[in-house]
Amino acid sequence: MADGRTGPVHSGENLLFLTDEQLRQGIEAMFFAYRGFTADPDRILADLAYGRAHHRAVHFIKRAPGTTVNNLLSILGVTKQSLNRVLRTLIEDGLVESRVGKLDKRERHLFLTADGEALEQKLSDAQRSRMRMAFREAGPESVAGFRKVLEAMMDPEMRYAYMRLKDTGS
Amino acid sequence: MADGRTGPVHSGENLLFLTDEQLRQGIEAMFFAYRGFTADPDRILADLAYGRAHHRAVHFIKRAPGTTVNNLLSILGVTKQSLNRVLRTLIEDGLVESRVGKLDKRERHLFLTADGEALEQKLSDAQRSRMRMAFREAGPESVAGFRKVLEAMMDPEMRYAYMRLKDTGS
DNA sequence: AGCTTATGTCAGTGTTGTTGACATTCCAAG
DNA sequence: CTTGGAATGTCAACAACACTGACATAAGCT
Repeated sequence: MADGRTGPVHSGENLLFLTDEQLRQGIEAMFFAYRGFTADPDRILADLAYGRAHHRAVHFIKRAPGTTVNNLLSILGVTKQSLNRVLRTLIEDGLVESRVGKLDKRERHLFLTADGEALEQKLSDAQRSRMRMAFREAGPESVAGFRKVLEAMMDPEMRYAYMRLKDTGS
Repeated sequence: MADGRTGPVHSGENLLFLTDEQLRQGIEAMFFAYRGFTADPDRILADLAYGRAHHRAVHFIKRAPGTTVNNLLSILGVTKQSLNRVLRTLIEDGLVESRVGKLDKRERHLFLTADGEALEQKLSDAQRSRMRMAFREAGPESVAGFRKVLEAMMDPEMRYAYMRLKDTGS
């Protein structure tokens, strides 16, 4: 490690892609790419006095309509106080509807209103558009690799949540 | 677009990887993976009363010792006032040294002290370790694709900054 | 009846972004 | 040489959004 390398020591395999230098480039790629990833929605949100937190909430309510607060909490990985602040404004502004559960009346099920759907559409159009360009430029094999690395990078619980959503959608 | 698809319309090419569903999965993969990406450094920083911004500053000072505040600013994409707060605490705590420029005395050149190097090492070890596992699990072809997609996702300016750093390192 | 779960709220704090104002330094035009 | 503008960096105040801790309410469970 003193030489700043982690590379090919124990086998004939080509492990050059695991040098510290390659890893550092991966880290910086993540940093810069994430900025691009959030840039377009951020611009839209700025005009509406909303932030990234609102986007995330709206996105996952769209994905899993009727989800409970607790469920959303575990997906977003924030505290209920933090989520509540966001949900409250979204409900007040008529973008999200909160219905008392039928079976368990303690639960609140969350849905997007027509306005909420409209905002979600606007935001995800912007984000998908960038993702589409990146995917197209990189090609299908690269996209598969992209997904594979990202999935391996997730915490196990997040990976589980991601997989569950993935199955729901397709 | 009404049917929620973007897919194969205009050619014999297989463009299934560009469906809205695939794009959505890519978006969610970015979201969940970025959380894992920052989780390990965040845990270390929490004990030290530092945050992600400190990590970023230390990382890029390590990468380009002697960089000016302005230079760092353009890489990090925040206001100088925001960066300054972070730099001030790092300098007060003896992790970063700020030297007045020789040619241009308006400039400040930034360097890590021994303590600063130690923290950077600790943080980047943690982050590299996760990246290494993800890379190893995914394999070299996937890593290449991962990088290709991320690079295509960056804003042009960020992509330029990233490329410049990339060339510096290798 | 008593314990737990799900949700919401209030208060306080910390990090990190923002804008506005200002000091210092450099450089170039008059 | 002086003066005015541009570049660089610093200080102060404010907003967004995360956190913790404490508490309230309602509902389900044993």
